[in-house]
Amino acid sequence: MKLHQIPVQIFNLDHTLRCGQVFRWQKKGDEWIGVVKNSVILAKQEDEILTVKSDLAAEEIASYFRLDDDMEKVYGQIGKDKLMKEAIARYRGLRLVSQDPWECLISYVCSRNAPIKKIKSVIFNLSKNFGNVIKSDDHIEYTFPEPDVIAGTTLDKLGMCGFRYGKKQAREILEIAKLVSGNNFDLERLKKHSYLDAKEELMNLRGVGHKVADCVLLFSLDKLEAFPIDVHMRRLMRREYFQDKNVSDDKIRELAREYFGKYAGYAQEYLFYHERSYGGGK
DNA sequence: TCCCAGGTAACAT
DNA sequence: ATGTTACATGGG
Repeated sequence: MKLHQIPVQIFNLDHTLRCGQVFRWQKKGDEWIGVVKNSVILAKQEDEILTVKSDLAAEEIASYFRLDDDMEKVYGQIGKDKLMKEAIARYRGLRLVSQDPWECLISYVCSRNAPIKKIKSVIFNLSKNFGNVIKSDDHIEYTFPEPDVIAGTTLDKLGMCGFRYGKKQAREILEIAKLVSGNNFDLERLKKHSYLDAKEELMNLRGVGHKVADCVLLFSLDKLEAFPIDVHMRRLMRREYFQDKNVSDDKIRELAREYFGKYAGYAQEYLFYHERSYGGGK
């Protein structure tokens, strides 16, 4: 394990890992524990120093936390109104992270219409049942299972992970794993496609609709204009930008694209965290 | 008992 | 093209 001391500005580790974009990081004491690129990573922040213990190279860590994103520029673009300015002030330093596309895709397929607690447990079960054990110091973690491992298992074994929609969802995951492991669906290649083209390809997969596609594009394929709309975002957007009218998701996506532009995904993440923390009467 | 949860696909207008 | 419903389940 190497020790990295990385100077950071406009970066907040807690907001970044708590805002809802990742499911597997955990905070123990003042330290966060996660698994990135199949290795354990320990991270903590003190003011403008991010301390990371990991086998990863410094560039890989910087890339994962998107330290090259120009946050002043992002804030200039999305800080369009009072609500956005408040969210930015409150969560200043929240950054998107660059997740592994395969893990991200399966995680969000599992997420549908389920409470976050449930999603976390499903993903933990997948990792524990089908991933590899990795130890570092006194921590035991699991890698996220590779596509060929999922593709090679059975519906019944998959089903024991506790999916929200039982075997229906297990079938979708098995089908996607077979496509990916057989090189009939290349997730990495989608990074080179335009946002809309990549989204269309993702939505050809059974089990992937607008919301999951946008999450994968935003969280793992560098498409910062993606604006995932779930129940929370729908409620917030209707309330704040459509005078409580029950507008369609298409209308909301249209507004997001025109209003927030190429950093709509950052706007979404700040608003999502805000809504989950303070909105909806909670 | 009813409502809700980081939705999607199939079906009905 | 847009609106509605089954799916499946633990917690408030």
